[in-house]
Amino acid sequence: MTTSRRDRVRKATLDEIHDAARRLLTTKGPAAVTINAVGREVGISGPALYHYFSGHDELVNAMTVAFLDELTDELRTADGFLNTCRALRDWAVAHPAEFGWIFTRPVVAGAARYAAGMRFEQVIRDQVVALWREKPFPVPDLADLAPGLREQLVSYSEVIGGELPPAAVHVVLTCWSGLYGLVCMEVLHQLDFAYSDMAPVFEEHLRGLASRLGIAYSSAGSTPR
Amino acid sequence: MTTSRRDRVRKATLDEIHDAARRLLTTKGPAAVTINAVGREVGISGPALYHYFSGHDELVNAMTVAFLDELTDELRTADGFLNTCRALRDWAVAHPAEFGWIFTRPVVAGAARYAAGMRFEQVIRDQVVALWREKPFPVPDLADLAPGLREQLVSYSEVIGGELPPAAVHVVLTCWSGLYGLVCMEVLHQLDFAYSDMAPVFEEHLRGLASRLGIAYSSAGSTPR
DNA sequence: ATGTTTGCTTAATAGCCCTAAGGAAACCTA
DNA sequence: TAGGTTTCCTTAGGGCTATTAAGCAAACAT
Repeated sequence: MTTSRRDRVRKATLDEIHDAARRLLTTKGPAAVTINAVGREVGISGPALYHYFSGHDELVNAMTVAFLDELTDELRTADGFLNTCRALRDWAVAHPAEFGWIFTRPVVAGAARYAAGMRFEQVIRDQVVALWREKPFPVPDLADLAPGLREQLVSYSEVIGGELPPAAVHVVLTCWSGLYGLVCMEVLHQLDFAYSDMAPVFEEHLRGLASRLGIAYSSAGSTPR
Repeated sequence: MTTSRRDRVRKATLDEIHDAARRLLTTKGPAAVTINAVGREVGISGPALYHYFSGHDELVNAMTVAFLDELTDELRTADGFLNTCRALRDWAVAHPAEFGWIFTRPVVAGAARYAAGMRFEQVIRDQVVALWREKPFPVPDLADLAPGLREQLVSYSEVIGGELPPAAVHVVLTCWSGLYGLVCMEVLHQLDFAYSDMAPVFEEHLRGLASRLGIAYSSAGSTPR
């Protein structure tokens, strides 16, 4: 477990590669993140990168995981459910290229991206679990749900260790998909035909979320419990 | 307005190009849609495509508009709001590559994609307008909305000719962003960690939508008015 | 019948991903 | 400390890509 000099140098180069790749992404767009361009940026030849990644795909995957983990850490610093949601949007607005990079690409099962996605989702879920423990919010009656949906919810409720009953799991996932849609649309400018400023749109969305989860809506800055 | 022989040949080649590009997209993924590959598929040289498109970007844009218009036409054949939503998902599930191609890319103002997006949105909006005319659904009190949001809603309500009051416009856009999020997540497999079959999830979403819009939920196949 | 426009070709530049072959430096070990 | 091994990096090269340029032939217009 000793870190030799070589290990440290390697780590430093790896960091430089990540930095250069991210810089290329944010300044010149996703298409500019090429093996050769990253190498040039770092000051080594293109093929040298193959000592760090098996190819372009693996670099892309590593970047995706790094971005998603950064976002996940960011969310963890937020206090309360609404501020967690705000932290999500704030990060997306501050890092639109990275957000798009993460969330507008197909997720393939088995890849590292998949595990990072679960770590991310857990942060959102933990917030809802806390709300649920304190004061359960209204959930649909499990008997009213279609059997096909019910089974999946029961199954996933077990997968996450029974922290939430199946119907509450459904609420979490519904909340997440709503947030996902709204923030993706903002980042991709899909709603520009109607909205020029998405900030109040997002806050109104949060108001709806608060009402659905039975918590008080409080604007940003204050510290809701 | 006479179509000369040359015009007809040109149109035929253009169609072949579109078909070939789409075939490459669906069978080999977005990265396979290259000028050269499309040319090969059609049976002409790569540079010959420059007589039809100014470059790769314009081909991409043309494809996006064609896909979006096809989806829009598909939605127009649906009967009633819920079936319109179902038609959206059905098309997305049947054509995941095309749906992703359309909706996971940034929209740039001024491009043809922008106008196609407005035609698309109008189909959804028309459905909601019909519902509103028959029986207005509950909307938030305009005075309760943040001024920044209110102004944008008022403005867009005017842009679309006052068919819907500002608060109802907000409901339309909220519905659209919810649908967008859910269908994108399905196409991109973003919810695979929890759901293996999204069909009942989508139906449950429709149930919520129906309740919010004050219409009766009826499962697929039947003909809600 | 003649001139122009159009559609296509090949050639060429410059970039991409990736593999192969080989040199130099750092590391480990005897 | 010397020798062998591992690691990092290089250049060269094949086969892609987008795009521009130059030129030929056929269709069109007059």
